[in-house]
This record gives sequence, C-alpha cells and structure tokens, in this order.
Amino acid sequence: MTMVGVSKEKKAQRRRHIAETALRLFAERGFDAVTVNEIAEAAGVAKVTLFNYFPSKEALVLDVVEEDTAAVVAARAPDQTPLAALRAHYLAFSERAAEVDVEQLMVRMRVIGQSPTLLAGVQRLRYGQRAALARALDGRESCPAPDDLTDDLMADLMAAQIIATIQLLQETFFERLAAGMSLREAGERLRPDVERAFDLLERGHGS
Amino acid sequence: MTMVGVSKEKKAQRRRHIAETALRLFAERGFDAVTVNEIAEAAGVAKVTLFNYFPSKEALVLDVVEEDTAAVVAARAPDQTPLAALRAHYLAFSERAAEVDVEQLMVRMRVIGQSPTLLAGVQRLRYGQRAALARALDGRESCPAPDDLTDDLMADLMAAQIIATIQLLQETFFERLAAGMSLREAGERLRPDVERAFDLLERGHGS
DNA sequence: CGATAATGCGAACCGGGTTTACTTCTGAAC
DNA sequence: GTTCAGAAGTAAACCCGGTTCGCATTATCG
Repeated sequence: MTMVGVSKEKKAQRRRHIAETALRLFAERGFDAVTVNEIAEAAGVAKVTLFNYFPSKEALVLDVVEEDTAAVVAARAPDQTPLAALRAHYLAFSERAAEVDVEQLMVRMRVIGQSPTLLAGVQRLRYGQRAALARALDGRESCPAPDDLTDDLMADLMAAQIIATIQLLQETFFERLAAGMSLREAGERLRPDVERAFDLLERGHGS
Repeated sequence: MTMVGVSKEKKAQRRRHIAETALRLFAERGFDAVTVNEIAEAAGVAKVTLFNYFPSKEALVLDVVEEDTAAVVAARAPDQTPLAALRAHYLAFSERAAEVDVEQLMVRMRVIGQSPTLLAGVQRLRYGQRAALARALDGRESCPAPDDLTDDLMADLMAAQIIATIQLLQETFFERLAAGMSLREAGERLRPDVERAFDLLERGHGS
C-alpha cells in the first residue's frame, strides 16, 4: 500500500478542467450533440483518461449536483425530528440562495433541463438517495412517537415521500430560474413553499 | 430466408413473438446479459426489424406496463376524497392479485426488478403520471378542507407524495415476487402495507 | 399486369463505454 | 544520482445499443 498521493492537487485540478470543458461544450451545443471524444480532445486528454475521472458522460454534469438528505438527518440535534431538521436545512438554503455562484449553476441547470438523458440521470440519483435516507430514518426513532412506528416499510415510505417533496421543490425553484427570475427572488419565493411542503408532510393530506 | 406475409394480424403476432422471445431470454440470463442481436436472431428477424417494432431494448419489456392513478381520482364518488379512492383501488388490487396471469407477470416483474436500467425506465414512466394526477387533484377541492388549500403547489406536492408512495408499494410488491413469494401471499402482504401507506399520507409523519 | 408503397433485409456506421498492452511520470529508497 | 515499483496516461481495437442506407420482396390496387 502506500501510494502517497500523486499530487492530489493536480488530479483534482485536472478533473475540474475536464468537467469545465465539458460543461462549456454542452452549454454551447447541447448535451447530446457533443461526443466524449470531442470533450477529451478539447480538454487535452485521452478518452480513457476522461472515463478514468468520470464513470460516464452524464457524470460530467451530474456529479456536482448531489444532495445528501441522509446526512442532514443523521447530523440533526438529538431532540429534533428528521422533518424539522430537513425543514430547517431547506429554509437555510432559501436564505443563502442569493449567494450561490449564479452563472455556473444556471448554466448547469439549463443543460440538464434540456436533455432528457440528464433528467433521467437526475432521477436515478434520487433513487440511491431515497435508500440512504430510509436508512438514516431507520437509524433511531424518528420522533417521540407513541410507539415503534418506524420499521422498514415505514422508513421507506417516509423517505419516498420526503424525497418526492424535495424533488418537487427543486423543480419549482429551477423552473423559476429558467423563467428568468432572479436568484434572490426565487429564494424568497422558495421559503413559503418549503414551509407548506413540510407542513403537508407533517400533518398529512387529511388536513 | 424470406418469409413474410404481413397483414395487420400477422404484424401483431410477430410483435408478440419478438417480445416473448426477448422476455424468455431476459428471464434466463438477465436483461443486461442479452444483446439485441441475440434477440433478433432467436426471434428470426433482423435487428432493424426488431427496432422497427420496438423503439428500444427497454420497450421490449416495458411497453405493456402502465397504471393510471389520475383516472382513479377523476372517477371517484363525489363524497370520496382522492386518497380514499386510491386506497380503495389498491386494496382491491391486493385482493385481485391472485387472479392475474401469474407466469407472464411474475417473469416480467422479476426481470424488471433485477435490472437497474429497467427500474429507471419504470420510474421515467411515472413522471408523466405525476403531472396527470396533479391535474386531477386540482380539478376540485380534494376534501372538505377549512379553506382553499389546493392551489397549484399543493396539488403538485400531494401528487408527488402519492406517486412516490404508490411507487414504493409496487416496488415492495415486486421485490417479494422476485424473492420467490407466491402471488397470493404477496397480495395478502400488500394489503396492510397499503393501509399503512395511506394512513401515513393522510395523517402525516408527525403522527 | 404493372406501378407504388410498405415492409424486410444485410451491412456499414455512430457514439458511449471497456479492455488491452504499452509508455511515462513520480517519488522514494539505496 | 540511479534505480525501481507502481500510479496514471495513451492509442487502438473492441462491444453493444441504435440508426442509416441501398436493395429485395411482397401486397395491393388501378
């Protein structure tokens, strides 16, 4: 063993360079109209090297997008329910929204939104997330419930509903950005949406 | 070897023959381990012809599968909430489960359940369903709620949570079939799962 | 009977992704 | 400084899903 990083610095840099080159090409001509050969050539590496850094063409765009609801749940305060932790997390995001790197994010989202392939890829990412969240929910009792309600099925059900909810909030958010709304305004509009979404999760459809 | 006499009847028959050949091979060796060339050869047609009947390898398995939650909601009794209608619908399915064409369905579902590609494809199909359900929910107020709670966002949120819930129930059902459980038993086990899932939707995670 | 459209075919092609077999670069030990 | 192991890079060939192309067969209908 011992392999001492081959200047992990350079590696990360090269990886970033490849991803940025790819995103630029995708933004110019669309995801499907750019071949990986072109990306590799434009980035000055071999195709094999590209696939050494990224497992697939999709990953060139998507590997940054990952969100980690499971981590939010796992790291919550001991007296906080998972839903409360997630609500707080997304409320916090809605306030930070204006600070994000606008250009980079919007270009990426535009590229994703215009490619069915990438949209499907995003959906697939959420699949793994759901499993992770279910595990996190199952880790301890999720709330001071009357009894042991959180078995496997229950955790899976809750995770599925939570992920679906967050997915819809994100879609709404990005649709507003795509429609030309400013990041700040989209962030402000997101806040009440988050509140209502989590209210619905907590109190149910029976109102 | 050219034998083709084709008049609508024969075409449907040929299509069925191709799909059945494909499903048999998939069941024997798994979706990813079978190439379309093999399928075409085993079915006695050219690869081009196969893709003339089916738009993709996935479609060989998936084009039979479809569900329509929106229709269930739209056709419910006037005094019934959407959730009640859906609950009743899936409870009814769990009782009918044993009557379905066992072999064909089980083979198909086992194949789907064992292939991430096909699972993703199923998930993609559900995307359009969510929009349809949201429209159906928005059609009238969903329940005798105190006030007008069902605007666009609310309908979208509810649809997303409902679809995610049903999806999970189906996955669980098919996983059990894939694990070798009989259709009858899987149907029986499905019933309490449906009850709990819709209880969760109605009453929320706050318990 | 002959023309037209539909359908089928083999084969070549395309693009994403993998394998192979060979080089080069690095960094650490002598 | 030289050497040596292995990490990382590369070109080229290959695999597979899917498409395109040019040609052959047939079905139908005037």
